[in-house]
Amino acid sequence: MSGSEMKKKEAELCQHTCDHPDVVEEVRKAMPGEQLQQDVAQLFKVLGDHTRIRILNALYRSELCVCDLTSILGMNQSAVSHQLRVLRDARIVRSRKKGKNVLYSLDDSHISDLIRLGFEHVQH
Amino acid sequence: MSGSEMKKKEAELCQHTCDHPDVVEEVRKAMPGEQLQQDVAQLFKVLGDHTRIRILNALYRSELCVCDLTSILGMNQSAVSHQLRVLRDARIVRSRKKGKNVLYSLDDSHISDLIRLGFEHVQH
DNA sequence: TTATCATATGAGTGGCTGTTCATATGTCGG
DNA sequence: CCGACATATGAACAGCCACTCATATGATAA
Repeated sequence: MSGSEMKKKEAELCQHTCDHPDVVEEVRKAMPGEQLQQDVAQLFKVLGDHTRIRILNALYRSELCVCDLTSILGMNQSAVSHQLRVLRDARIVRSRKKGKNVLYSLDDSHISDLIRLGFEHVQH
Repeated sequence: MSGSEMKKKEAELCQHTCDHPDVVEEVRKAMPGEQLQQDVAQLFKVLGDHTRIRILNALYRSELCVCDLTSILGMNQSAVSHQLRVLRDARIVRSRKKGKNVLYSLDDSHISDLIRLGFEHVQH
């Protein structure tokens, strides 16, 4: 309660709180939980990679095996597998075995919506 | 055209293309341009950070100055400024001066939609 | 079984990125 | 002018991450 502990931090509060201290308090209370925000950030982080976006764009059209993706992306099979693991861990794609191959597809339709919205935004 | 240049790469094409070589070709042609995909990945990458998500959640409720954000997030003013720069460069937030302060707000309503969709997805 | 193809994975590495620290710029009040 | 406050920015550093290489697992065919 004493003002001393406030002074430890350099300047966490601006003096006049921009003339609206109540708004700041409102915003603070309305903030989503930390875990939830962390999860959302994690989701966007997984989507925020060139290779993974290309993989998702390919899978958006058709279920594909790893070597198909390797061919379409023109990159290392190992690199593709590593990124597929990231996408699988994030529950963005799912896989099923078919003989020697493993077929990948989008796990959730919500993800397509997210990506589509992302493209719309970038294209103005 | 000669097959020699294909052989340089170890195994870019699986032998049977998973029994659907035509589909692979279709997908390849339907892929969005590289630059576009890079831009989308960049957009998601900017959204894919805990601190930046928290900033956007705060700005979603109200226009705020840097010290307000510093207070709400409970972190270094410098760190907040650095992240605001990232968001500004990505045209996700915009700023305007008011006296000594700089007020930040969301630049585009599409961004709110994207974030909302992200939260919906995470919350099942 | 052995050989080959398809995929997964661990280790190592270079590059990127978020934070801190120090400092610079800019604005207002006195 | 000066001091105090608000914000921006550059440098340095630590942690993370995507790729490569080598190798392991698994499945099919002969």
